[in-house]
Amino acid sequence: MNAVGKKTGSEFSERLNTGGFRFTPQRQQVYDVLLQKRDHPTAEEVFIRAKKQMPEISHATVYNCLDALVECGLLRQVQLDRGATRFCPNMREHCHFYCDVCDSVYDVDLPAKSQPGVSLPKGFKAERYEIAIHGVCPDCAKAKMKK
Amino acid sequence: MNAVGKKTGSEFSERLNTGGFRFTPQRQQVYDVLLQKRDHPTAEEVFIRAKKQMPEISHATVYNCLDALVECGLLRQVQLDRGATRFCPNMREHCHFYCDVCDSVYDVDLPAKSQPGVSLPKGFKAERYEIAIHGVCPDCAKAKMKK
DNA sequence: GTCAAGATTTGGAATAATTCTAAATTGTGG
DNA sequence: CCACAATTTAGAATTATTCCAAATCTTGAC
Ligand SMILES: [Mn+2]
Ligand SMILES: [Mn+2]
Ligand SMILES: [Zn+2]
Ligand SMILES: [Zn+2]
Repeated sequence: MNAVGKKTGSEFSERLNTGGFRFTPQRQQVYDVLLQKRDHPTAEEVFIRAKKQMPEISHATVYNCLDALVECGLLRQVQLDRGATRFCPNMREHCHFYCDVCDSVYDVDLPAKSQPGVSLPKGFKAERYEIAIHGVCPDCAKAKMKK
Repeated sequence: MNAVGKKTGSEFSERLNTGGFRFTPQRQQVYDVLLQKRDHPTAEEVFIRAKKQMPEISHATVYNCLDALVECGLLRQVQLDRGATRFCPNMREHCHFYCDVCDSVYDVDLPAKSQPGVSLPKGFKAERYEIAIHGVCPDCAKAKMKK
């Protein structure tokens, strides 16, 4: 993996295979859309962007591809508010800042040793943590001040 | 507030007032439903339960009430998966354990000094943190073992 | 290479979740 | 009592996601 987390074609293909999926142009296209603009788009947004390059791609396929890519560890799924699910190709450990004013989403790196020291009651098996920070982004904070 | 976080009628009413809302029987009913079974129900679930006591209550009212109660700090809204938003009357600092197998949700207390030491880039104003732990609950873990 | 089986895609229908709208009802203060 | 604003209501509308059956593609066996 290089600096921005982009994978070579063969790495991408391998990752799909080990997850039990085949390589398909649609899956590649959906993944490319996610890499091109890292603004945590919704499935609908991905569909719109993917159609520009691949006009025949269908809505259902975008959902299928997104699910497959999440399942094989190439994408993360992010739930932030009542709206649609968003997707993120950054697989480094990070959390999300969500601006409650403009709905934008930013990746926020977590300090090296971060796993929140939560102690779970006996019997619970934790698989992953999702941390979301709600607040106001710099642009909206500035806009608010002027008011 | 007593041990389980339940508020007296007048505390409830005051909280609404300071948020700029009136007391209404529907708001009380919705809040009571949340207190009665702390399983993080969805709006639809709240609607079904509220109707048992108040058969004329409408769908839209349940959404309105939930939003009002969230806005005045009597409920928390919780986003865990692609499904419907859930609601929680526990206003102590806590996070959520979500069982990916059976969709159940559990409150998990956070250690006293907990605020994840995330340093936000300049300009971002954090208002609240939401931590979700995805994994397998004790019941589902047991069921898995038997297999 | 041909063929069958399984995986994937497609368009559209179906369902689920939420929001909107306009009219009726309720509560408040004058 | 009256005017006014807040709230509720039923149902329509919209948004998000899932489901379905038919078409297409891929792969492995022969
Ligand atoms: Mn991200
Ligand atoms: Mn909770
Ligand atoms: Zn913003
Ligand atoms: Zn479970």
